[in-house]
Amino acid sequence: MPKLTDEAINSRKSHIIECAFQVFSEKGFSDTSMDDIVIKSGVSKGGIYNYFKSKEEIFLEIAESRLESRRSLMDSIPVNSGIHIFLRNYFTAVLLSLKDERNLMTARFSFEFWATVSRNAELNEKAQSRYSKFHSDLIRILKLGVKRGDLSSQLDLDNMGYVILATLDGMMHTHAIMGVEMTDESARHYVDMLMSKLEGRN
Amino acid sequence: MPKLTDEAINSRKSHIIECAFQVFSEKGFSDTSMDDIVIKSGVSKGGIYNYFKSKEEIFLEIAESRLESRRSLMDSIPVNSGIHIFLRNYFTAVLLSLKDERNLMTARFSFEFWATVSRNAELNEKAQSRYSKFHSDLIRILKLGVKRGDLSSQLDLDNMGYVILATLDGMMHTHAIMGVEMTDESARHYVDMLMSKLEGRN
Amino acid sequence: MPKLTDEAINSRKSHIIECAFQVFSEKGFSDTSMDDIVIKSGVSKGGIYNYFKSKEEIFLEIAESRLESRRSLMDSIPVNSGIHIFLRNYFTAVLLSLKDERNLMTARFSFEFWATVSRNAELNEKAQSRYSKFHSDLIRILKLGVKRGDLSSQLDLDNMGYVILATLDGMMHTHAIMGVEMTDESARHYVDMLMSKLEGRN
Amino acid sequence: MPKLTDEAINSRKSHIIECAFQVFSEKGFSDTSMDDIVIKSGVSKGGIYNYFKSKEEIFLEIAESRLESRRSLMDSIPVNSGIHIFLRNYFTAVLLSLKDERNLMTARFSFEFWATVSRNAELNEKAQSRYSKFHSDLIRILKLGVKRGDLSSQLDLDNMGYVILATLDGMMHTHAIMGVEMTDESARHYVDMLMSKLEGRN
DNA sequence: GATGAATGAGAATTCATTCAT
DNA sequence: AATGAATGAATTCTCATTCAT
Repeated sequence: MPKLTDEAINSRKSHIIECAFQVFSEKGFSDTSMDDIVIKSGVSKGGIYNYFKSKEEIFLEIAESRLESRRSLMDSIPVNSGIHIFLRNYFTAVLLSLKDERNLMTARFSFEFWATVSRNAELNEKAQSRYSKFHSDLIRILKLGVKRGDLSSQLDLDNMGYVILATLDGMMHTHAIMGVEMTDESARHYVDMLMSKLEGRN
Repeated sequence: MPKLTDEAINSRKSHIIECAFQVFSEKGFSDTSMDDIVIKSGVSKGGIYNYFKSKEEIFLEIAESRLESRRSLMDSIPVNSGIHIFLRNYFTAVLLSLKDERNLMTARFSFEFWATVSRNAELNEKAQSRYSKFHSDLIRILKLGVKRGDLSSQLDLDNMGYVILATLDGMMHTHAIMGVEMTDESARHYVDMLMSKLEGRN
Repeated sequence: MPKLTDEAINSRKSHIIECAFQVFSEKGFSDTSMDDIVIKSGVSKGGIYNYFKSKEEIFLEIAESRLESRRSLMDSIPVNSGIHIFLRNYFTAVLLSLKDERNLMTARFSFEFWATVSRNAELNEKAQSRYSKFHSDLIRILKLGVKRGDLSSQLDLDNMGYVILATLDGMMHTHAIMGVEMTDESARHYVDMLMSKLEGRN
Repeated sequence: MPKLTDEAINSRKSHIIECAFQVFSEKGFSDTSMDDIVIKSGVSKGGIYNYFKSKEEIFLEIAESRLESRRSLMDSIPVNSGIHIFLRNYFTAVLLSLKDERNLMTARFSFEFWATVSRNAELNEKAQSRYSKFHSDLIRILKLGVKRGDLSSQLDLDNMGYVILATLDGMMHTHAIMGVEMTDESARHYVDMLMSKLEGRN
C-alpha cells in the first residue's frame, strides 16, 4: 500500500489508542494483553507495532492526551465572572462529569496511570512534573482570585492547592474505582465545603 | 508428619501474609510473582500453597486483616471528650500516620486492593459491603456528635459520610500513590476545612 | 507503467544485491532482516520482492556473483612467467587482499554462505559443484606447473588441491571471522610453506 | 520435589546441553529455537529455564565445555618422546578425529560459535582471550621443541602459531562445514607440509 | 507438611511475505 | 513497477500452579 497520509496515520493511531484506552481502563495496564487490544481494535498484532513500539508506549500516549485535556479545562477562565464562581462551576463540573461513562473511564485510566507510574522511577518523574504544572495552574488562579477579592486573603495557597487536587481526586476515586455511588448532594456538599474555605466564610 | 497445632499454622500463615503484604504494597498485585513472596518469606512454593490456594487468596486475606484494623480504630470513642475533638484528632492522626513507612505501605496496599477488586464483580460486592460498614460506623459517630451538640444539626449525614471518606482517601492517595508530598499544613488545612463544615462554622 | 529496460532492471537488482551483500557480511543471513536491506538500499519492501522472491534468493544471487569473481582470478595466468611464481603471487595476493575492507567483507560473506548452505541439502549440492570447479581449475594449473617443471613431479595433485584451498581458507577465516590479526609475516610464512611443498624443496 | 543433589542437577544440565549441542551443531545458533531444544531434550520450556537463563547462556556453556576439551588435549605432552613426534601425532589426530560423527559436530559447533561470537563485541573479547590461551599453549610447546632441538631454531614462533592454528582450522572447516571430503592423504600431506616447515627440512 | 523441580499456557515482540493502491 | 501498511505465525521468556519425593 502506498504511504498513508499523515491524517490517515493519525486516524489509525487514534483508533488503536481509543480501543486500548477502553481496555486499559477496564483491566489496568498489567492485565491488559496486546491480544486484548488486537481483538478490540481489529488491527493485527504486527499492525499495532507499526504505530507503537511497545505496550508501554501505547499506555503513555494515552496518558499524554487524556491528562492534557483535563489540564486544558483550566486554561479557559472567563475574565469577567468572579473566580469563586468559576471554581465552583469547575469543581462541580469535574465531579458531575463522572456521570458520563466516558469520563468515568478517563478517571479510571488516570488512577491506573498513577498506580503504574508510581512503580517506575523514570516515568514517575515525568508524571510528577505534569502534576506540578497542574498544581501551579491552580495556584495561579487562586492568586488571581485573591487579588480580585473573590477569594480569602488568608489562604495558604500552596498547601490549599494540594488539598484541592487531592480531595477532588478522592471524590472521583471513590466513585470511579471503589464503585461507591457519588450523589449530586455529595458533590454539592463537597464543593460548598471547599468554597467556604476558599472564600473565607468560616 | 504430625499435624501442626493451629497456633503453628496461624503463625506460619501470618508470616507469609506479612511478607506478601510488603511485596504487594511495593509492586502491586499483577507485578508481584509467587517467587517474590517465596523469596521474601523464605517459605517454599509448595509450602505457600499449603496455606493459600492461590495468589489471589493471599491478597484477599491480607485485605481482610488490614482493612479490618482500620475500621477498629473508630470503635473506640472516648466517652468523655467531645465528638468534634475526637474526629479532629482521628482525621489528623490518619493523615499524619503516613509518615510511618508501615502505614504508608498499608495505604498503598489498600489502593492496590481497590484497584484489583474493582475489576472483579464478585469481589467488588464484598469490598463494597466492607466499605458500607465503615461508612455506617462513621455515620453513627456523626449522629452521636449531632445528638450531643458537638456537630452541626444541619448535616446531611449520609452524603457527608461519603465526602469525608472520599476526601480523606484522596489526601492519602495523592501522597501514597502519586508520590506528591503532603505537608503537615496541608493536613491541618484539610482537617480544619472538614471540621468547619461538620461543626457548622460556615 | 512502462516496462523497465533490461538494463534498468539489472541496475536496480545490482544495487539491491550490493546493499544486501554489505548487510549479510556484517550480520549474517539469519540476523539480517529484510528491513535492514530496505533501509540500506532505499528500495521499498515490495520493490525488493519484485526482483527477488525471497530473502534466500537474494543471498544466493549474491553468492552466485561473488564466488564467480573469485574463480575468475585464476583464469588469467600469464603465459610467460613460471607457474610457481604465479601461485606464490596469487596466494599472497589473496591473503593480503583482506587488508581491503571490501575483500574482508567478501570473505565474511563467503563463510556465511557456506555455513548457510551446509544446512540445506539442495543448496549444498550446488555449492559443492561450484567448489569442484574451483578445485579442478587449481588442479589444472598445478598440472601445468608440473609439466613445465615449475612444480615438483611428486605431487599428489588431487589431495594437494584440497590442502591448498582448505588452508588458504583457514588463513582467511581466522582473520576475517575469528578476528585474529593476520600479519604479513604470517602470510609469508604460510606461502613459503606451501610453495616449498609444491616446489618439492623438502 | 525435594532439592536435587548437585549431581542430579549437573546431570540434568548435561542432558540439556548435550541435546542443545546437537541442535546448534546442525542448525546454528539463530536457526535453533528453544522449541527445538525442548523437543530434542524432552524437557519442558520452563524446565530449561530453570537451568539456563537464556538461549545464549546455553550456547555459551556449551562453548565453555567443548572448547576447553580441545585445549586440554595439548596439556598432556609425553615428556619422553620428541616434540616433533608429538605434534605430528597431535595434528594428525585432530584431523582424523573428524571421522567420528561426534567430533564433526564439535567442529561444526565451534565454527558456528565463532560466527556468532564475531558479531557481538562483548562476547568476542572473551572468545579472543580463549584463542590467545590456545595460541600461547602452542607457542610454549614450539619453544620447548626448539630448545630440545626437535624443531628448527629459525622459526618465527608467534606467526607460525597463527599459521598452524589457522590452517588446521581450515582443514577442518572445509570438511566439516563445506562438506568437502578430506581424505587421509590430504591430512597426511598437510601434516607433512607443516612438519617440514617446523622441523626446518626445507 | 514441606520442598522445589517441572509444567505449559500465555505474554510481548519480530519479521518474511503479501497485496491494495 | 513501486510502495509500504498489514498480516500472523513463530520466537523468547515468564509464572501460577502442581506433584513426586
